[in-house]
Amino acid sequence: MDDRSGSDALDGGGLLFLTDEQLLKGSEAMFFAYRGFTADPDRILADSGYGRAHHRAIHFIGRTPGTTVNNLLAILGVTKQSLNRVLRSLIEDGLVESRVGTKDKRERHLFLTDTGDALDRSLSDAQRARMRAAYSAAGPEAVQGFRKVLEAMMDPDMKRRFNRMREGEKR
Amino acid sequence: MDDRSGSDALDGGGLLFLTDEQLLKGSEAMFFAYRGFTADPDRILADSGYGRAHHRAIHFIGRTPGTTVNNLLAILGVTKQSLNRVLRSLIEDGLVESRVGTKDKRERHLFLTDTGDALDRSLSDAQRARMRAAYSAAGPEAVQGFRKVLEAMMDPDMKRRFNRMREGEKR
DNA sequence: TTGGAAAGTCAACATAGCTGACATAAAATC
DNA sequence: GATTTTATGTCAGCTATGTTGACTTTCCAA
Repeated sequence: MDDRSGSDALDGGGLLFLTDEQLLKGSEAMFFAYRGFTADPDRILADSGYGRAHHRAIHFIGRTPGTTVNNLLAILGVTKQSLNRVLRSLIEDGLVESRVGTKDKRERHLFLTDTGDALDRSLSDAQRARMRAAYSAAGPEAVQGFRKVLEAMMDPDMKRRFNRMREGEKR
Repeated sequence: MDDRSGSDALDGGGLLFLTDEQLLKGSEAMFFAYRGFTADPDRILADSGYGRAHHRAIHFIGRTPGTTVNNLLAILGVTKQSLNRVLRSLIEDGLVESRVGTKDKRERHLFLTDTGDALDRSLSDAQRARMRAAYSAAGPEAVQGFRKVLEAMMDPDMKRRFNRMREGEKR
């Protein structure tokens, strides 16, 4: 296989020579890659009768247990009404537990139940496997570049939020 | 700003030491970046009363004028009923033209009208600007890595299709 | 103490996926 | 020439996930 794919977007010295065509190809790569990225979780979710919105909720509740609905809204970037429908079904099905805040009783703190944690694990296992395979195929330097471009592509607010979330990452 | 973001996923020599946590952070980066990636086109589309489905159709018709419905179906990975609804509205609104095939009269060949081309330009300008900004911020080596990981993340079928589409890219 | 803001819920609607069934026309095959 | 396959389009109906608007409960501060 061609190991230099994408390298024609660069000159040897490191200066960027990107044609409009090449930039659009980057967009297409993003589109097709995102499809691959969601394919495995989508299959698992379909079996459980859930969709991507449920996946996102489960994922972020799993990573930050006790988070409030409002917090989740800011991360997911949807309306509270839309999120509420998703949360309601997850709570009804016993995957998520909602506890009224002790300090502020308006707030609901969200936790995964054991069942919810099991689905979370199954989904994140699949996603990790895909990421790991892609990283291995692309090589270590590629991973650094990948992360840099992704972060630069985020809206500034999201980038800030993302980097705040990343704090705990360093071993 | 921290220029080494993401570098903690690597040791100096280039071997991968990726924890489960770090792989999941890669997934989150993908999620947030995709949101940024679609944000500008989404705003433009909202003004015209269209959605992402219309964007995708316009994009690929613009890049491969004369493509058939079947071709588009394979690229977009949706059902013909779903695509048909989108195409019908684009044709009714005069953005896309559908011509009966000369050789095979069952086929419809799709083209952008001048109006369609104008919207396509406006959308791709926005998307290119975002890609260019991200590439500039991340640097040239990062762009190579970005493309490599994205390609490795695609499903094999899509990767093949994508690379076939890329042929014309090399000036 | 009261009035506004914040958190969450319920109702109703729109978009864009999906499946299934069916129609038409053209091409390919027997 | 008759039959089958292919390409496309359409109708009906379902689901997931967005939206806005109106409402309740709770908190806090003037």
